[in-house]
Amino acid sequence: MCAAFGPFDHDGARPYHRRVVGAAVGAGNWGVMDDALRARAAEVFGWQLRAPQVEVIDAVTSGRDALAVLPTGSGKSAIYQVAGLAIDGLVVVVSPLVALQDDQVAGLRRHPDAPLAVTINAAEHVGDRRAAWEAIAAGTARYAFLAPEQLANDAVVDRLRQARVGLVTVDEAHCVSSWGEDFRPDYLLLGEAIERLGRPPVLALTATGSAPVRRDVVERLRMRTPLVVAAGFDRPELRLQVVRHEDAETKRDAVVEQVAHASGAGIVYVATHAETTAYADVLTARGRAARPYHAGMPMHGRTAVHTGFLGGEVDVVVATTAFGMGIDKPDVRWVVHADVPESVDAYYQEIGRAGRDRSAAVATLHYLSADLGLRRFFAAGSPDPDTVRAVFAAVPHSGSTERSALAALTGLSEHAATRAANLLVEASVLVDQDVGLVRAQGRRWRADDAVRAAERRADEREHVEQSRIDMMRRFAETLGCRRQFLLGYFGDELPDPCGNCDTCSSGTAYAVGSHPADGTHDDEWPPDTAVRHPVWGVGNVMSTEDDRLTVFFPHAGYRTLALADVRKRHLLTRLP
DNA sequence: CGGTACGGCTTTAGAGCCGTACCGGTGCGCTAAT
Repeated sequence: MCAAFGPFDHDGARPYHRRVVGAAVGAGNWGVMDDALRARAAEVFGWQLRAPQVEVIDAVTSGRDALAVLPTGSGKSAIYQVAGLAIDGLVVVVSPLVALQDDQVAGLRRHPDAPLAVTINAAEHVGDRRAAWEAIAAGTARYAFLAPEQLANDAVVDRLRQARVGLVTVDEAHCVSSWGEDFRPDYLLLGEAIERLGRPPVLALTATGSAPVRRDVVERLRMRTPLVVAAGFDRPELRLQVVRHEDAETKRDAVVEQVAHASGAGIVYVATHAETTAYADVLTARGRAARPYHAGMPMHGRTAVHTGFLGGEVDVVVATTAFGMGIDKPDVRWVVHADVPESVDAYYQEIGRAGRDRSAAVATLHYLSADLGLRRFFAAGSPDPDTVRAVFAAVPHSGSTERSALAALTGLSEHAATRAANLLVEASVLVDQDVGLVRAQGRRWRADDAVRAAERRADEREHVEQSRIDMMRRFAETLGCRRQFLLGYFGDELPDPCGNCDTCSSGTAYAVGSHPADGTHDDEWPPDTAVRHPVWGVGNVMSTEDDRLTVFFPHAGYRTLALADVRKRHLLTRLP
């Protein structure tokens, strides 16, 4: 699973763009990892570590925070596992799924000399849980895996703090950004929980991260001048194609035809539960071993599909986004999107499940612009004003209210109460303190104003979400090179059209041109440049395309500006 | 936002059209009933 090899074995054969953002550790510092630790890593795990891993391990073992955006299979797990050999104290690993926690522990236990790893979650038997806590208290356990929800529990935080935490690792850290807002609000409380653990160094790991996602992760985890390493976004072996459709029926037919004839195993991504069964039935009738997969299925059914896919008895999984993390099958030959995903980040993650063995694979998006409607619907949905009002009222003018007491005080569900509280905190109406939630200083909030401020914040967030969906639309509709678009989105530049996508094959990518190759790249505004706009505030340049500049504004989302306008009207001010 | 199911309508008895209501993704932890 967590092999420390992968893409970095092929440095010579494959140019990957390595970028270090923020206060950089220079290339000269690569490989300074303590010889003794290097030897221990080889002895315990049998790994030869690669440059990006070593750089990140160096940072966290010397007490610095780090965010590593590294491709799947590049040994992200090895980073905290090896760091754990050198760190004095417990390594807490926050992981979004219990299944992933179990996988990680099983992986560690395969190395007889590796330190003890335990999990803390509600799925465990009482006896195992007690044993895990005893091992933590006695200092015999080195790695403790848990979900963010566990850290919302004061008792858990206290017991971990008493055991002395030497490193907090947040695995699949993009979840902080994509799930924290409304789906799993406890992700937003991680930053505070880490402080209550005694503020050990923080290591965030993910395989996907556009600049806005990275910034979000750093901010929400309250990381301090972290080392940010982002490497290897390009997947040249993956052919990218988009097929546009005018109506749902022809789209469905095209998906079925393609999958019926596709060679090798693959994944069809759809938007709803109903579609998973509908496509799986048709594809089964067409002779494929196809199975549906979604979160509404009983767990044993999900497990059967997953293991059948890994084992080869199932060669097509028709799934919602539930089928994703933890799917470690090297020879997935194709990923077909029957519905457009919610963001380019999600899309890139999903197609990244194809071709992990580095052999040729195909990613096809069947695009119907009407499908964006469902994504817009999911992106909407501010909390009900009465809910926000109730939570606001539960926090007195002077004094404080524990978050854990909110649900009981308001009669709301834990989930709804936490969500509303998070929104009020983001709107600077409430503040998290050690004693609990308090009202922000410097202003006497009236309930109406508080609700309105929360609504404004929710609207802002919705705009950002809508603009991310719009970026997905632009990817689907571009005539330019798909790969240049994708890499540009992640802040990487590909100088020439890739030659391995539909627009390159049809020639439009060369006709349209983009990026530096045709001289339209504006050296004045390279990617990542921090800027200020009079209306949209502070942002970062994402990419330049033809005569337009795309900038991400945390409060307004992705915006496209005409370069001529920017020059003539001095629309953007460069920030240091 | 847009697709689908369904009830009601009719140049009236079988089928097709229209408008309206409803629904849609991701997982943790906990509790109650079996």
